[in-house]
Amino acid sequence: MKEVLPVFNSAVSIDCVLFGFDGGELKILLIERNEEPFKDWWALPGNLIGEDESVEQSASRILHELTGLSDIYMEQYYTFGEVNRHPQGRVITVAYYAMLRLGGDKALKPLTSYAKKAQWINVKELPKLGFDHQHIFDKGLEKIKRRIKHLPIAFELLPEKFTLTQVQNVYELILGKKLDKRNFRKKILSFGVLKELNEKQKGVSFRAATLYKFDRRKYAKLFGKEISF
Amino acid sequence: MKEVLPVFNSAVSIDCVLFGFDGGELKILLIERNEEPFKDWWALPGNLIGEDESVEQSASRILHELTGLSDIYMEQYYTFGEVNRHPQGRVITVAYYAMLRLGGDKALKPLTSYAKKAQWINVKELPKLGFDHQHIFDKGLEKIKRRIKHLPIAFELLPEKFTLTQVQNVYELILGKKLDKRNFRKKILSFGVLKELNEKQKGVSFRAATLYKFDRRKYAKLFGKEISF
DNA sequence: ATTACTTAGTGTAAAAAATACACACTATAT
DNA sequence: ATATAGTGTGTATTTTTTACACTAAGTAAT
Repeated sequence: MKEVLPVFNSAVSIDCVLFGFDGGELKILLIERNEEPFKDWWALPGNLIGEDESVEQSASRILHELTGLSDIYMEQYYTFGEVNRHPQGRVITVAYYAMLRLGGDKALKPLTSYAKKAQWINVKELPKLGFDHQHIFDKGLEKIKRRIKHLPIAFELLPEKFTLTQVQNVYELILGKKLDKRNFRKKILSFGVLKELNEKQKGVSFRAATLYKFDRRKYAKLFGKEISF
Repeated sequence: MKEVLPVFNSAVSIDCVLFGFDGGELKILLIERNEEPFKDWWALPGNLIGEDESVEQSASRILHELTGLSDIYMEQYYTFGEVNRHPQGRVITVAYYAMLRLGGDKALKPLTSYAKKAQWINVKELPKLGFDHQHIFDKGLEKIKRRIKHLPIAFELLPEKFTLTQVQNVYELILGKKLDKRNFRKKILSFGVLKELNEKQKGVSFRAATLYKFDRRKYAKLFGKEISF
């Protein structure tokens, strides 16, 4: 027999701030809604959780439905629970940020029906968002600004092989400020989690930079000693 | 007309890790449950949210019911959403840590019926807890270990007037390690958010220490420049 | 093949912050 | 007066952070 208590007292949803870096700009994936409320508005991708999935599984599922990809890096960062944040009733939403390597032109899979389309949009040029999604985004950006100083999340935005300049670009975009090239390289190499490859950047019309990759094994080994950028 | 969508899909609760410092030890307030499930077990104080209160209001209410006090310092830190974390059904819980000045022997208010009693228990000697509350506690402690390095939360645990040794005790208990006295004092005074009082500790049988208080105005002014302990 | 262009890659000195470390002072109790 | 227990203080060393500018390498255009 399935017990009946405790009684459901809310709808719970997930909203995702999915970041992508296309080589020049920091973007997030927004959807244009096809349903009330906020029909035709832009919004963060999100959905109600299923009754048989954990909050985390739900976030994974939503990202999968949106992109067709699994194993997208994501972390929960806050739960928004104002009574009237959803015009149709009580919805508490658990927010995740997520990060994706762009460029391999990942065609987005057909979207779930509540969205007309999805589009990568520069975080500096966000349209007006439905619900309290601007606020959710702001908190998410704030969160990764903090976390990028301690955690190697920048590499989740970069292709497997990347140049140090690309890493620096990601840091500068997230932190919103310029960094000194020499100091940045010194610091990021000093952690010993980047592996220099015997390979150069291709297809550029200037001196090709050395490629590196993030060494997850070494990072795991050093994990106790926390990274501080 | 009240719309009916979206439909409730979960129970949502709040759980609180309420920290207290009694001069020597770091404690949390646990309750002994009077109801199934986990009747007679120790657990974190918590409850279902009301349908007309925000998540934050709900946490405030729970702390108020438990202690009779308002304006307890608290912060949300994580939402636990495993499907089977509650044996009687789907309950997603939003966790808060909170901090309270002890010592002024705050008699705890009569508890809500689901608890037999509440008791302050040393974090180093926690009993077995019901649900996934040990895990929730562990994450909470981890969180404040991080946050105490950036935010002035130690002062929430201390009386209005305190000695530098008391501050150091709080830091040592939360961080779980000894700190150098001279370096600690140098550092904590360098932020300029403590105000030295013309007043000494009383009732001790040795040289009385100078009392200080936390200057919230100055802290607010310097807020951009983040504190780093 | 020369030149122009664009980004890659590198070192050092100065300043600031973190660390390690030990003893005299003072209030009380006996 | 003396024993006791916690208060309060300074300096030298090491480490980390910051500021700063030029040469090297590859491509493209002529």
